[in-house]
Amino acid sequence: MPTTRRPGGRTARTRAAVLAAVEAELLEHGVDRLTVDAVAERSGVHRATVYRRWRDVGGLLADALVAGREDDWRPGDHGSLTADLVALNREVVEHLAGPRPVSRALILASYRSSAAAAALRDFLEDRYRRCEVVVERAIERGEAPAGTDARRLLVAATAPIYHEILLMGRGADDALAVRCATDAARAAGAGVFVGRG
Amino acid sequence: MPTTRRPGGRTARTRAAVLAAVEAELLEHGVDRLTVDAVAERSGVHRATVYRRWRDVGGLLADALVAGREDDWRPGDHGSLTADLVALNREVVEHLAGPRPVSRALILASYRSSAAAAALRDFLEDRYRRCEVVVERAIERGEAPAGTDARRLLVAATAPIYHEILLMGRGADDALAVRCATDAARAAGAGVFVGRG
DNA sequence: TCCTAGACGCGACAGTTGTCGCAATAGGAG
DNA sequence: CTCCTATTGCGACAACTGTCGCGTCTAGGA
Repeated sequence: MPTTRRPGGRTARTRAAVLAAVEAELLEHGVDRLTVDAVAERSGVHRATVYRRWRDVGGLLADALVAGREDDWRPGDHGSLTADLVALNREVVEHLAGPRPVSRALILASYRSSAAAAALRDFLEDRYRRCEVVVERAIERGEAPAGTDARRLLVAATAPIYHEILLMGRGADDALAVRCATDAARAAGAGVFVGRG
Repeated sequence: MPTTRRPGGRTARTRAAVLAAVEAELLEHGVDRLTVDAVAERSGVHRATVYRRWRDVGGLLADALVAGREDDWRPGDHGSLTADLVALNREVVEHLAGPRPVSRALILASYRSSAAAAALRDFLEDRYRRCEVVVERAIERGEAPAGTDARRLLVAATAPIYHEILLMGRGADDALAVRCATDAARAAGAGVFVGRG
């Protein structure tokens, strides 16, 4: 993450140029072939400068993804807990195995880059926090008992998706998203995620 | 995976030397610093040969782990579904965040090496198949209804562990293992994993 | 307007990854 | 034992990753 001790004209210009180059490289060569050298050359910024400010590819990726993320995202209301979780799981599947697997790239980078790891953590934490409203609505509807731990329920719904796609090498699978969502919703209805944090 | 078109003396010798070197490097420098060059130099086999036969570090890792895996592993019987799942989750935690995170290394390598990805898939598939007996015992004890999908239950129990440790960067956490196991066991008891494969 | 510290350009350096062509060698079939 | 060829050794090559020192520029405050 670049420091902001001197946010002035040139510094801002180089940052914009580099991030634009990252974007272009991602579009052109895909996320797996993103390289510091290519970004430096395309942006016209010197290699050493990129290394100094972003440290590695993970830093570039993290900065680009954080800069480009939509801050107004909210989970939709689809009328039932199951439907809400299905919608969330479909988003996860798309982020992991869709045509532009940004989450997959960030996860990959997180193994070698502390900046990417931190960005990934922040992103997921933020998402789970925003999704708490889904659980609140479910409790209001009577689909889950009061005291249901939102975070635990949400992880139970999404974690198997990560497991199957990242670890077991399964491709985009809509049935998987539906099944994991319904299982988690049923477990929540049975009061599995109440108490004992 | 090396071909066996010529399993004769020299080929077998180089393979043994390389795998021994992998073992030694793993013990000496840990799994994160395993490098093709070091393995080649230690084994006395030329770099190019190692690259030709194993393709990359992931290939080495996969071959070494497949060669060295214990074929007699079985899940223990701890008297209850919850206890059985807790024991399994503790093993997962150790493999991921323990002093010798072999699973973590294999997962890391699987992102860049098809051989490692295949080995990881095989390993997990094999593990889940062996663990089906845990679910069978639970059904016999009346802890879960007949028709409970073993694979789904097992993934529900372990996937959150992978999620928290690999993605959220959490360290070895015994409470996490216990919580995920009890949640999954309670869900199974409520009949969540029955039917609709 | 001037001064300074932070940011950048430049080139060199060392290390790792992975590939290639060619020559030498050693299994295994006959 | 002889021949054929799969396998290996060898060295060169290209690309990427990070780092370093040094000189230059420029933004932002006095």
